[in-house]
Amino acid sequence: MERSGGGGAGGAGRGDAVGFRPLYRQVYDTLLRRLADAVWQPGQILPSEGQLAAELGVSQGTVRKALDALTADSLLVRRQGRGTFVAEHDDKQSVFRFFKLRPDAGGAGAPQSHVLAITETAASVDERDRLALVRSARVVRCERLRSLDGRPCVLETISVPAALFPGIAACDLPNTLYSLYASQFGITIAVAHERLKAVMLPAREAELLGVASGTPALEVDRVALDLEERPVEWRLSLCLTDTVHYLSVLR
Amino acid sequence: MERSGGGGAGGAGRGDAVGFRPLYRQVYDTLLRRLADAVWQPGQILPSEGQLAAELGVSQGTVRKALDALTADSLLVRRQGRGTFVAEHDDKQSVFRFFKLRPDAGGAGAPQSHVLAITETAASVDERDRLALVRSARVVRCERLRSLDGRPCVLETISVPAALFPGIAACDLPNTLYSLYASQFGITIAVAHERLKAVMLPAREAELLGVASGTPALEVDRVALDLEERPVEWRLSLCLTDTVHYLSVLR
DNA sequence: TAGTGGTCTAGACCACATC
DNA sequence: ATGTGGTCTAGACCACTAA
Repeated sequence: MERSGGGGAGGAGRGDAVGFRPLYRQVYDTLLRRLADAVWQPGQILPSEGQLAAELGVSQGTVRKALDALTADSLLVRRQGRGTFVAEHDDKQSVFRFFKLRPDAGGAGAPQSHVLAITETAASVDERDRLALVRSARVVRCERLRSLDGRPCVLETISVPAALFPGIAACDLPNTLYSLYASQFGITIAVAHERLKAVMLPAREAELLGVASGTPALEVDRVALDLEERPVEWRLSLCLTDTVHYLSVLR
Repeated sequence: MERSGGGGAGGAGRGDAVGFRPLYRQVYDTLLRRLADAVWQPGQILPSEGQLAAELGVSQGTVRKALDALTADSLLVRRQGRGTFVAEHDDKQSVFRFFKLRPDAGGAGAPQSHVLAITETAASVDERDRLALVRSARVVRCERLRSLDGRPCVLETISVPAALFPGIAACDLPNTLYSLYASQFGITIAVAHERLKAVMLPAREAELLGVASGTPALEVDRVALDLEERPVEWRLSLCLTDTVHYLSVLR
C-alpha cells in the first residue's frame, strides 16, 4: 500500500505538497472497491485482520481502523472470535433500516406486500431526473400495496433502471427488495434519501388503499444509492398514518 | 481509573465473573458525567489528551478512543493543532441538526420565529406522558409560528417541565431554543425522537397558518432527551409541506 | 518554536468461538 | 488448543495552529 503522507513508526512517510489521504482511508477504499465488485459475497467471511495487513503491507491496527469504518457504514459485520463478514440485509434488524413506519401502539409486525403491476417502459421525466438517466433510458416500474397487521397502509411505486436489473420484471419479488438487488444483481444499497410531505390522496390511490378521497397521506419520495453513490432506485410511497407513524431519530 | 477487565500491556487486567466494561468506556462515562455536570461549559477547551491520560491513569490511546466516541455523539469538537472543545450548537450547521425541513428548490434560508403565547400551567395528560412527569407537575407551554422565506409554514407547541427551566417564561426566546437551554439552564439536548404523521389541519391552526381548513399538514411529534436520557422537551409541530419537505437520510 | 490532535506501528493480553 | 476480533499500551512521526 502506497503512502501519500501521514506518520508511521516503521514507515517512510513524507508529506506531499497537496492532497493528503490517510493510509487507513486508502485501505477503506481498496476494500470498498472489492465489495462493490462483489469479490466477497454477502454473508461470506473476509480474511483475518492479520492476513489483510500482510497482503496490503500495513499494520494490523490500520486494517482494523478501515474495517471499523466499513462496519460503521453497515457494510461489514464483525463477530468476536469468529471473523469479519459481508453484511446481509435480510434479517429482522436490517428490514427496519429502510422501513421507518411503526405502529403507534407497541409491536412491529413485519410488513406484507402485494404486487399490483410491474412493467418495463420508457423512463418518465421524473424517473430520468431522480435516477440520472439519459433520455432514451428504460425503467422497470412496479406498483405495490403493503399491509401492516393485515390492513393496507402503503401504496408504493418503485422504479429502477432496466439496464441495471436485467430480467427483474420476471422475478418473484420478495418483501425485502434490497436483498434481491444484492443477491441477483450484485447491487448493494448503501444509503437512501427520503423527502416527506403531507398530501391529499387522489381518487384512484384512495380507492386502492380503501379510504375516502381527500384523506391526508404521508408521501415519501426516496432515492436509494449504491456503494458508488449511483442512484439505482426511486420509490414514491403514499402512507396512511392513522394507526402508524414514521419514526426518525435525530442525534 | 479502575480496570474491570480487558487487556493492557502494562495493566493488571483480569476478567471478572460478570460485567465487563472496557476502560475507554469508563473514561467515556467519566467525561460524560463532567459534561452533564457542566464542569466544562460549551465552547470551552478541555485538557489535552496527555493531561487527561495522566489524570485518569490510562494511556493516551484510551483517552483518544473515549474522546472520539464523544465527538461522534456530537458532544465534543476536535480541531487539529488547537484542542478539544465542548460542542456549541448555535452555529449554522447545528441548527439543521434538529430542523429537518428544507425548501424543495435548493437554498436553505434560516427559519424565523414569532411567539404567539407562552404560559406556565399544570401539565396535561399528554405532557405528563411525553415528559415522564408526576400528576402535580407544572410545565411552561409556548406556541410559536415559524416562517421560511417570510412565509408561515410551521406552527409548533413546545412544552418543558417548569422545574427544569425556572423563569424561562420571562426569557426572550431565541430562534434556536436549544442553545438557550444549554447556556441558561445547563441542559444539553443529546438526541430527539420524532414521530411523523399526515393530518388534516383543524380550523384554528389553519387560520394561523393562513390556509384553508382541511389542508393536509405534516405533524411532527418530538421528544428531546438530555445527556442523561431524561425527556426534557415535547414539541408538537404542524408543517405545511407544499413548498417544503422533511429530509431524512437512511444509512 | 512549542503544543495539539491525527496517523501508524509493534506487541501484549483478554474475551469469545470453534474444534 | 487454536484462531479470531477487542482492548490497552508505548512510542514515533506528521499536520496543523498559534505565539
